[in-house]
Amino acid sequence: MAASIDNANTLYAGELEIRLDEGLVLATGRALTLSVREFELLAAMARRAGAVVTRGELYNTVWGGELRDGDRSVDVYVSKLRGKLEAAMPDRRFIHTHPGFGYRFQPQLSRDVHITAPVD
Amino acid sequence: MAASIDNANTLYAGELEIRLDEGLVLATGRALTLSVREFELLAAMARRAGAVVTRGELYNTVWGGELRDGDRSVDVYVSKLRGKLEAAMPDRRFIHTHPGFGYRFQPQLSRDVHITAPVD
DNA sequence: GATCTCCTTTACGACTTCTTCACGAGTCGA
DNA sequence: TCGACTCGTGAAGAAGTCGTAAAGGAGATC
Repeated sequence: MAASIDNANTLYAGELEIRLDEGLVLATGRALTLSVREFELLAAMARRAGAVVTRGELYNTVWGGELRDGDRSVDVYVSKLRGKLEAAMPDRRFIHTHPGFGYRFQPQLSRDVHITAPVD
Repeated sequence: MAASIDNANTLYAGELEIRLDEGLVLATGRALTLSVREFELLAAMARRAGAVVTRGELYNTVWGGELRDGDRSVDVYVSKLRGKLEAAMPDRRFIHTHPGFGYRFQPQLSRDVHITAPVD
């Protein structure tokens, strides 16, 4: 498990600090501006760091209700999140795609990924 | 945490000095003229520097009671405060908006913001 | 009473976010 | 190679949020 739970209100994942009750994310100490959906998606993934989580589960947690066929909301917001995380921490990757299964959240140096290809 | 508490009566935040028991704010040593509401809102935010604080909490602290739906008082006073702070210290930003969550008080050079756009 | 400051509320434009769609790249098996 | 499928992401329109000027009222001061 990559993220640790310090107290009930803050998640830590690598250089990322997620303050659940404030809607605040710190990347190497600097505040990120995330929208509500972006924040809740990040929180949902970070809570299950290390595990592959399906789109259906993420949709259920963040949006509520069942993911309808063809709904790409989760993908779109994963893309937005990746953009902001990468802007703040260019040499790290957090969200890994598992085609056919879902996404896995795990802090990782980008270069690690290139060295050991099958890990992702 | 960006603001430090020297003693119980004065908050420091960047070049800002907030003397709580005098109702006095010094910006780089020069006194600002703030109204009571403006001062109390600034104090409420500075006490929680670095954290995202909801409008409801700010209203509760400064105005007392619950923030009613559609009440824009907090926004209006944040705007007034920003105006006075920027007039006194044009190259610094203190109050950051987190859409959907609230405001975050943190002294910051404006140019930092421009270098890394999405980070805020 | 006239003037001033402050506070509250309203209004409107600007900006941001959310949702959905569309297109292209990549993957995989036949 | 072809077709089917998955995924990444830019873009557009609708909906929602925010910034701020301004109007009006209450209370203080002269």
